[in-house]
Amino acid sequence: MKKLSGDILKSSALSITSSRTKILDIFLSSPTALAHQDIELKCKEKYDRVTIYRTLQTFMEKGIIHTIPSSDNITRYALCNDECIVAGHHHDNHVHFSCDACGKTICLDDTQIPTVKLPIGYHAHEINMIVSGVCKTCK
Amino acid sequence: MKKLSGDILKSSALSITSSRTKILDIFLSSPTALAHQDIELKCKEKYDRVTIYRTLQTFMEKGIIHTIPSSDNITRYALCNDECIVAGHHHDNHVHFSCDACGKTICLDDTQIPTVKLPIGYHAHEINMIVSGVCKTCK
DNA sequence: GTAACTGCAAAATATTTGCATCCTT
DNA sequence: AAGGATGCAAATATTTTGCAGTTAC
Repeated sequence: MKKLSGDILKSSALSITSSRTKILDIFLSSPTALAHQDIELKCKEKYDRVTIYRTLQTFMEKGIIHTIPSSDNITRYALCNDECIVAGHHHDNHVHFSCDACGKTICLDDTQIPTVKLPIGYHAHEINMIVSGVCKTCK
Repeated sequence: MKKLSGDILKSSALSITSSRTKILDIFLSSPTALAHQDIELKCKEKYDRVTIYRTLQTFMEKGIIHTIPSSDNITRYALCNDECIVAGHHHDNHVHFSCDACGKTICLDDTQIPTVKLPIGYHAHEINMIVSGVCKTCK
């Protein structure tokens, strides 16, 4: 059962505005992670570019979405699930997959990041694993 | 024993120019990964910003350096070691660490990325693991 | 009604491209 | 000498900031 954008905004103590609802709905209905530009295209001249920047920033601060590291200088965002926020800080523990063929990035929600032993003196706070290759639909 | 920039350029069939030598030397003497801006600062008005862009691009194409994925929209580069290029494609198998305190990113050359089992239908080509936290010197 | 959100303009920053000149081989 | 590399100018793209008008509660 899908969450409703309004409920998410309410539980984050954000006022329910047209742009936030729209952008959140886009995330809720997207199977892939989204870059600023993706959202801009999906909004089709409906909202200002700046509003999208600010909305994404607000969602980040509230822990509604998280960023996915990438090598290509494009910040992509995906919805956090409930387990994402543990003891106050962001902590999403799943692998991200980036398809070389279709270019899409998705969260492999059921694929846990394996543990890794760091050299002495290093303390991990957050771990990201990004696998690139060919996805299910492109293979 | 450290490699020499000249040798690296020669073995990549690149002509030995002042800017390439300088930028490569910066990498050879840097314990951390470097962003375009870091290099610009270390060059101190010596080379044009565009030259640095193009040099980094060239080094990437030749497999001399690799990028490290990040969430902050900054592309950081680090030298590839010999094992980086396996069977024609880039394949660096070590963990990258990004320190929240000093902001530096380093290659943990001796920390291998653990294997991960992907869902059926997904085929990995390259795997990146970025751990953020507090590094040895900042702890 | 008030505080917060949005759109527009513009500034600041980052990256790419074209071209004439210079350097490496 | 020839081809490639560099520097400069400028085009393009991206992100941030300020402010006035609008909207949610």
